[in-house]
Amino acid sequence: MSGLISNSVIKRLPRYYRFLGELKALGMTRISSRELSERMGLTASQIRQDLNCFGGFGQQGYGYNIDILQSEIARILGLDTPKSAILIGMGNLGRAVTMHVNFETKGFRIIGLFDNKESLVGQVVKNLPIRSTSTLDEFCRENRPQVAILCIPKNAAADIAQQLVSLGIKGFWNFSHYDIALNYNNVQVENVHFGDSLMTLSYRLNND
Amino acid sequence: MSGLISNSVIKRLPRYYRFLGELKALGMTRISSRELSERMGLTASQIRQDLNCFGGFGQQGYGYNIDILQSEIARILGLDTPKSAILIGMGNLGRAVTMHVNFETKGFRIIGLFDNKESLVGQVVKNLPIRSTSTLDEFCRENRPQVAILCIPKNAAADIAQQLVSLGIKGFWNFSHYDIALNYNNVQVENVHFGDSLMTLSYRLNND
DNA sequence: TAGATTGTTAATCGATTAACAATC
DNA sequence: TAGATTGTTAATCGATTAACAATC
Repeated sequence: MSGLISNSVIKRLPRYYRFLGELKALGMTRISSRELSERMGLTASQIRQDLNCFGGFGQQGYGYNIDILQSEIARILGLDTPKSAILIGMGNLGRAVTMHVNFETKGFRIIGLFDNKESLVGQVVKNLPIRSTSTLDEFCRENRPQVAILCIPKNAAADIAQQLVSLGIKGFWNFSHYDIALNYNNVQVENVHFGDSLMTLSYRLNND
Repeated sequence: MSGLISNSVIKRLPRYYRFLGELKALGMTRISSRELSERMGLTASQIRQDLNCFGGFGQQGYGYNIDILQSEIARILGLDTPKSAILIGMGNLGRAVTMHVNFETKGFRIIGLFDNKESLVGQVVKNLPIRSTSTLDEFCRENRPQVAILCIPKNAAADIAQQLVSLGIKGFWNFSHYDIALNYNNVQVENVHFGDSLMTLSYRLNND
């Protein structure tokens, strides 16, 4: 187990985690790979293969204990070891992300908000003051954030990414169209591209 | 060409479209699959295979005309045939999506905003009044929107999705955790799950 | 024409599914 | 013990990469 896990498997883990949470909320305590597969629209084989990348969490003749399996997946995902994050760009998008996303339950803790627009500096969002981007160096050297969330336009992203990488940032949650992964190795990047998602939907509406 | 296109190919199309736009902005007029592959971090083979799902857009010995290729991809994605959309749920997220996402350039046109919170009804966002969810039936029968954008909590999503499908909605841009695709066939669903994306990043930070 | 690069077929690689022995 | 269901190996399927003849 736990050699090199494929991307396909990794991307299914959060969904397993969510579904197990729902089953728990329903008061269920155990489930077989077959029943879980029917509820999630997968094959039982795939579920067993996926889970066995990380260990044998089930029991023959019984299935899986929902509570245990969910917390194992939480541990695998690292939800129990919070990573500190800063968010750059407090426009509509950055604001919505800050207020709407439940970081704590997903393994993150926001410790700083930044914007280069002086009129926003000092405003408080989710109990954190918006800081000037000019104080980014100082803040990072003092607080050592591990992750940066980029809610800035593409043209600003290249410079900021460069600066952040040199300040020790290890991962990006990237809402900009700047392709960080193409320009830096050794950092983890997770892109959220609204436009790509919409265009995909457009294609399917036209064709399926 | 154009038999059944795999999901992997479809999901790469928006990225091709974006990169070609950038090359155009750089003043370039032609590009080979090899050079494009280097810029995008793909193989030249894959690019040629992908494009040939839809037709022969290149020319031997020359490569691809950037302008023509981009507009072909735009046509394939359906960006030139705008689909009408309504957005349900004008909290932080719905507001940010409405204001931040450039729907027009992605093949969509927002024609209605809805929320069930009476205090929001009547407010104007992006030149559209927020309407009461109680007027959804009437609005849909009169305006026949094709797509719904769900920015509502999971517990509200099941009922609204049911209502919208029966009102003729053909596609969902789904920000909720309700699994529409699992419950309805014949509708297209594109999910945006912030939480899943964050957890994936958490995993990679812990392991890579 | 010679050089370049596509379109397309064949080979490889990886992911999913099926099957079944192990075992609770 | 008998029945159920896992963990795991083998078979299949699909996607990516390599190769090359066609052709601009």
